[in-house]
Amino acid sequence: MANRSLKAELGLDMPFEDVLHETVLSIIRTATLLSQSGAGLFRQFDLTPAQFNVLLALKYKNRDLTQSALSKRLVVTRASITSVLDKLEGKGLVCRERVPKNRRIYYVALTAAGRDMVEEVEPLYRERIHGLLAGLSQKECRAIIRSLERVRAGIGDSGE
Amino acid sequence: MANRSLKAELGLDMPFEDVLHETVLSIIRTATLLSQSGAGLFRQFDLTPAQFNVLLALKYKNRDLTQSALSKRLVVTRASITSVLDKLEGKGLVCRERVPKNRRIYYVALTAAGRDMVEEVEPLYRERIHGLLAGLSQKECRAIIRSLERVRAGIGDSGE
DNA sequence: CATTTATTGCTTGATCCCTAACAGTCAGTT
DNA sequence: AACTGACTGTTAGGGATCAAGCAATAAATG
Repeated sequence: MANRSLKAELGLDMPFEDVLHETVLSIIRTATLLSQSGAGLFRQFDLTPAQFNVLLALKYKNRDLTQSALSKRLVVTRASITSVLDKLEGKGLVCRERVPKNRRIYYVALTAAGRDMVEEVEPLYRERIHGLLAGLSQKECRAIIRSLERVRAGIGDSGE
Repeated sequence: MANRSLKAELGLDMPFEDVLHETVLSIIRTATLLSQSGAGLFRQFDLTPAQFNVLLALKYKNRDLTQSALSKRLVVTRASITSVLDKLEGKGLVCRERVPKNRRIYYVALTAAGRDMVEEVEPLYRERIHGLLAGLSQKECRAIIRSLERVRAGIGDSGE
């Protein structure tokens, strides 16, 4: 199963004369597989990846977070955050706190139950991550991170 | 805008002592941005990324493709393919051909309009890809591809 | 102070994706 | 021939995402 090329994985008939295109497909496909793997774990706790990401962001915040700030951090729109928070609030894992000074905003925070949930799931999540990336050295990881940083920089410059 | 670390991009308060976790986030975030950038292009032609991916796969097929084969190639479930094909068929871009030998399956193919659409959009798509990845050398791309291959291999071994 | 501009969170409608379950069909077995 | 098992495409239900647009509020401007 290891050491398969993307071409073989996809059963592609198209020749990959276009290395840039192959790079894009490779990134997207890897991300999809990583997300799906995570989803399997979260489902055992009745969580979706988006919901877990919110919980994790709230655990590690050190300033008050509005929904807008949360959406920037998680790189989704405010509309998306609204619906995810509705779900989490319904489960009693997070709460929206009114802010007297500014009546437009809420501060979002974990409830006690939300904290417990994160404490339970996060270690398993990290364990899984480590399992998935077991084949990569720290050095290789840093190289990937650096390269992808440059990809994102290119998107910001031209695509946005 | 360039040369920003992921930490800075996300405004993260959490220290990244966990390089593996940072790698995963980096991959997923880059894929998201790439997809979004593509979506903007496709929308001009009333296409979604999923729809374009189907059209592209059909253009470069060299065997008959069933819906199931298509779903494997695009790494989504058969249910997803059904709905995307319904949309594309509604627009007259693809067609489902009954196969007498096996009444369970359809062969999916581009219509003339579908071929025209691909011919129009694909060059723009490739142009955009090249713009986005302009900062990366071929060598660097190959390094990314190779590293991500190993990530996916790890997923296949343990996570699946 | 009044007007304009910006921000915030929410709603709506669309698309995508998934899981689960289903009926139809095929293939191998008994 | 009948049964069992596997495969195919579909449907139903739920969640995430986006774009667009809204009302309330805040900030900036005149």
